[in-house]
Amino acid sequence: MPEDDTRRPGRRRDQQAHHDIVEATISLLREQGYQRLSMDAVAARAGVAKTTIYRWWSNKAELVIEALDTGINLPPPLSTGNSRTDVRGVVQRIADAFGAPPLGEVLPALAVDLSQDPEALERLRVMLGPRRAASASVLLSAAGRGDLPHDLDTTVVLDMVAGAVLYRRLMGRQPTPTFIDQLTDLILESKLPRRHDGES
Amino acid sequence: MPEDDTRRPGRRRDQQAHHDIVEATISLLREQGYQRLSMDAVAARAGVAKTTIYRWWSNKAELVIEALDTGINLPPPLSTGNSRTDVRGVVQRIADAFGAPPLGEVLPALAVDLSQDPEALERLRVMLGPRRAASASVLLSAAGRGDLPHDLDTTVVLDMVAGAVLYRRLMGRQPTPTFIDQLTDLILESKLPRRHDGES
Amino acid sequence: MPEDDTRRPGRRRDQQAHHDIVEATISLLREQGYQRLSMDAVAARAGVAKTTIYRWWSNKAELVIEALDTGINLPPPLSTGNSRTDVRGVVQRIADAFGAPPLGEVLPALAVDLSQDPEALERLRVMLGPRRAASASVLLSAAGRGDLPHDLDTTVVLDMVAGAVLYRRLMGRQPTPTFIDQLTDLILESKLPRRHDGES
Amino acid sequence: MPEDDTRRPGRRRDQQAHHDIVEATISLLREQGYQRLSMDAVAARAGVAKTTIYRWWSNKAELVIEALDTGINLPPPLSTGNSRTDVRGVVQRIADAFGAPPLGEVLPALAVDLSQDPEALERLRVMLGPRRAASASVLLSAAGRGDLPHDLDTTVVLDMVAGAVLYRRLMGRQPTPTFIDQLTDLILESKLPRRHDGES
DNA sequence: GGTTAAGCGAGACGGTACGTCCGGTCTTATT
DNA sequence: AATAAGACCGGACGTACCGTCTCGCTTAACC
Repeated sequence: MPEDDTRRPGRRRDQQAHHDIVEATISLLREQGYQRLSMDAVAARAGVAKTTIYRWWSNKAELVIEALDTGINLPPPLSTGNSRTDVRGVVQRIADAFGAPPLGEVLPALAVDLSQDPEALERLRVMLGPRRAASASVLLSAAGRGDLPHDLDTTVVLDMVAGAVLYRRLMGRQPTPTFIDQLTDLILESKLPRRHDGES
Repeated sequence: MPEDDTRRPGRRRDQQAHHDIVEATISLLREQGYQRLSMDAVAARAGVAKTTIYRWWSNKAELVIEALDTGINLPPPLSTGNSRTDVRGVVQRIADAFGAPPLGEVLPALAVDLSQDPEALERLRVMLGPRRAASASVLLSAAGRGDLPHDLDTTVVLDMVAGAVLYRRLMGRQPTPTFIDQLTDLILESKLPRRHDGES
Repeated sequence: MPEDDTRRPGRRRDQQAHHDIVEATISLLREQGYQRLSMDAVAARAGVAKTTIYRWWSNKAELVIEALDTGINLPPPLSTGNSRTDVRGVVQRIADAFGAPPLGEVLPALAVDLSQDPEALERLRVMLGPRRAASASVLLSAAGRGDLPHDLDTTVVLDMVAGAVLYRRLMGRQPTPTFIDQLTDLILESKLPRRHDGES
Repeated sequence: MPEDDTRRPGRRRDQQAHHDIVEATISLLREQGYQRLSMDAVAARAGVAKTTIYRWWSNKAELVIEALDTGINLPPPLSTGNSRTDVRGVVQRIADAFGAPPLGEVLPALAVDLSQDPEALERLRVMLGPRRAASASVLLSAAGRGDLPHDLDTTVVLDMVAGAVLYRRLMGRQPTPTFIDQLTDLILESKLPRRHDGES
């Protein structure tokens, strides 16, 4: 059900240019992060005029949201039936996403840039939605098996995991395997984290 | 014990100017947030030359770190002996700090700005240290009473709480009382969060 | 013969802005001289962004060279056929140019600013060229009538007159009518200057 | 006769520091010219506090005037009795002074800097006075021998020579031997300059 | 021999201008 | 109508110098 098939005169949107812009944005985000990404650089790398970018995206943040949507290639979380494996997979997946260069650096910068723009923030949430839903469904499967509360509030759990990982990252620390284990234990067995020797 | 009583020749640092700069920074942070804060505006409000600011702080981020250190006036967390009250107080205190205008907006923006500068990030962590230590000690008191594991890893718990609150804030949502309850329950009774009607 | 009719895409240079910038520069030069002229003031008066100025002129000196070129409105020297009248006119014209506020103050300051930049100095000389040529041709006409040597080196004569006027001006003295007479006599009748009572 | 021998208590002026400041100024003027000369650099090279400089000289220009006074080591013009030799010597001396790095660059820049300060300009003229007087006396000797007008206005002649040399220098051209000959001929034999092949 | 006043080194400070960077808008010719 | 090219506005950045100021120390005349 195409949302608009009224054919108007004029040149159609250049799909190649659109694709090149997004790809240029993704690669520049990886290389330089959000803040150092300049619209001129995107245009130059994409071989496109800046006007073209602003015709389709209202500003840098909107462009980056779409670039992230395209560029995040998280493998879907597995639901093997083994709750421990599955939950740990979910936590690991979040840590991978928020702990590594593309998202881990870009998402906070982007959110900060958007802090005065509720509508754009909403679009960002919508963009992230499906990935969260995939994680949530794995948790709910484990709940269905009785390994987690049947009415688990997945929103809070996911916020907690994502927040913890992101906070460490913001503060310049990487999420360690131990950290991932601790969060997994907390969710799965309600075991609060204990001190580990040799942890910084 | 004065840290430095070697009197060097030369005019002393103007304490009034120093104080005015920090105060101007604090008030402008409250009014406009980190990103819109300009060094020119700080200089103008403090009645000080811009060069004076740059003599003591190498850039905006360094200035803001000190301003936050001065401007954060969190009441110390109470240790009443009632573990539930105390833990909830700690969570509430973190939520207040990271959920309200000064810190909640400034800290992420600041951390983002500093993401390429490990030394400055370290200074930021050092600045936050004492406040974290106060919260940690309340948790350890509860542990001493047997209400929490005796070898609790407070670092992870605090990162988790701070991260969860901050993540919600970054995504444009305020930490609700329910959310605070959920985190408290998780810490104190290892009760994973359940769904609540009417929550978004 | 249009110098460039290769029509390239892109917005054309804003002639109005260009004109306004030069006019603002001229008026500010008259009011405040070269040294006190600030690029911010030019931008403000022209109603233009500072970046627009720097896009077309690499620095203050380049802008001023063009402003002078536009702003110097010397009447062309007359060639009446009376050599005395004509030569005196040339000397007077040089004295007017270098003795009065716009050029007299700006040219030395400009040249001083450019002393390390041979290319810019060359542009300055090129800019002044046509006016010198007009003066030279009057001298050559007088030479054609036999009132000056047929192979007169006008370059040296003009440098001498301009230099003498400018030097007095630099040292804070105005070129007097007597001074102009003396230079005229020197050129025309090879009469070296004699002392005049009442001269300072 | 000392102008003030009322001995008051207090430390006397440090002659060593005074000397070092002037020497530092001279050497920095040679290396970098007037405009790039910074008071901080003078203080650093002289091993002196900036305060000390400003105690004795009210600003950069005043300091430079004194430095020039000390640093200009023109050999006095010779009066051999041969008028041609003597006059050419005077012209050459002026060309040497105003054509070479120290004065040639500094004097115009200094004069430009002082253009709004008649009193300082007067001090500059006074400083230059003795050197001009020496040149004038050579010219007057030639006049005494009947080789120049007996009531020659040396002021105008010297202004003319100095101006011509300085103007060329300002415009980026060096005074050539030919140029010096031409000026000498003009003064001595009232021969206006002729064109020379190969001159630019 | 202590008092007093000036010189001095060190360096912080106010102020002005500089030239640059980048986000986002606007204009023009081309496709 | 969409695009390439690129000029434009506006705001902030961090730097460089000038000349002033404030300290504490040093020096030397004076009582």
